[in-house]
Amino acid sequence: MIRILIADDHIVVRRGLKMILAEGFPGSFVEDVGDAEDLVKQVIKADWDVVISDLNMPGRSGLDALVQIKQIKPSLPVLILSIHSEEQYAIRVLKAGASGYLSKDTAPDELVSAVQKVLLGKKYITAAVAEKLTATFDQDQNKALHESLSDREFDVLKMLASGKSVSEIAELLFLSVTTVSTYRARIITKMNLKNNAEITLYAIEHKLI
Amino acid sequence: MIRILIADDHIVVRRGLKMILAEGFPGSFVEDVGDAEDLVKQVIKADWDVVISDLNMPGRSGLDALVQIKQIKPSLPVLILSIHSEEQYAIRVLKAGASGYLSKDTAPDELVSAVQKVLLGKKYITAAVAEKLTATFDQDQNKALHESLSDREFDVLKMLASGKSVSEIAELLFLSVTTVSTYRARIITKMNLKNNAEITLYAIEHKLI
DNA sequence: AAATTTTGTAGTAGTTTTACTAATGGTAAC
DNA sequence: GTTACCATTAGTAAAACTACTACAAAATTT
Repeated sequence: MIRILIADDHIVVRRGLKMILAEGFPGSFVEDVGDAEDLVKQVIKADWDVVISDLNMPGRSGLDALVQIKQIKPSLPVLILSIHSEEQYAIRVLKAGASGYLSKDTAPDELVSAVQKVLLGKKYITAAVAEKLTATFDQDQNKALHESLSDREFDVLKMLASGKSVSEIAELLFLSVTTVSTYRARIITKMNLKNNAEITLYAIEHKLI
Repeated sequence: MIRILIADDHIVVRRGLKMILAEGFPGSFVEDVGDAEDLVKQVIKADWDVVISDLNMPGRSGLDALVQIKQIKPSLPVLILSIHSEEQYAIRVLKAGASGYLSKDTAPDELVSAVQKVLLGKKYITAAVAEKLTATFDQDQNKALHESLSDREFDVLKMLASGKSVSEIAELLFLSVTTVSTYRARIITKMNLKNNAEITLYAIEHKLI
């Protein structure tokens, strides 16, 4: 019997996923959690065949949880779902150990076959992501400024861009204020920006928020 | 028999909503569409008791579709769902004629009672939105928010929006830093904003910079 | 395998910003 | 002509933030 664990902060999405998976995997056991913390707890507590997780969750981000999960159970396949279409996050996520990256408007059939594939220990990569992958090999030159950011820096970038203050971010990520401030400083250096307003503008322009 | 029309670009979300509504309204007829265009077409073609629509859809935005629907069938109640939590959009959406505004992580029960309420021709408004509403109640509805600012405040608004810091502005205008900070505080109060990022967003949206 | 760079993290001390409060003058109403 | 509001301005003290620095762990390069 296949045991599937779902993580998403929106109930509606959890319901939808449960339904799709129940149809695609009759007799499977599907459980769901609403935040990254519970996700990690659940991974520690019970055995699962596959985890399907959202990327944007309150508190510790999904990326964070992913890294943790991979430390705890390196062989447990994790499929990442996101509202954002492939482009921005896919590579970051795959590097962190995910078995695949899907957008939330993926067709149910595709979701099911993605799960089937990762259950076999393979990676599931869409054509669009594959293209992006080869593209990053080809031209290092042409890559967006924000791709030089580390995961942590990228997290902070998004939060700053959407109006969170340094201390709010520190609280959300359970970090010291100075740490977050350091990330901010690195973001500004790496990306040649000046201040939060420019960060916001950049993020809007590149559809990161 | 209740006829419900759902619009959301994510299949997963459509499934989840369908399930929740099927449970909450046994025997109802629920149909779904994936973009704003189909939504409007469907509204023209058939009769519905209520529309539940996402705000962020590809192509014409949900807000756009909402306005159109209200022109075609002014009495058809429309509930707007959004990933964004109440704050930002609620008022804009209600002004455009929606019967209610819900975040996607709303509990299923709440969604069901919201639908029940709007089916009766009433509006469904959460406490958070209500508060926000009363805050803007006094404000002249037709005037842009920024027109309630004094000249000085408006100057500062533009400068903040384009990324100047409080102290830079103080220097440029030969004012004390605290003075500028006071203007900023008043801008934020008067316009119901939260921080500089929101100021920037507002200014871009209204082409003030 | 060793050397170097990047990443994640944070403390100290100094800088900037804010919240609160309040004076002054202008103008609209009563 | 006094009351009342509001724009403009700022000081004080507290809160938030940043620059600089540091260091271990991980990744990358040589």
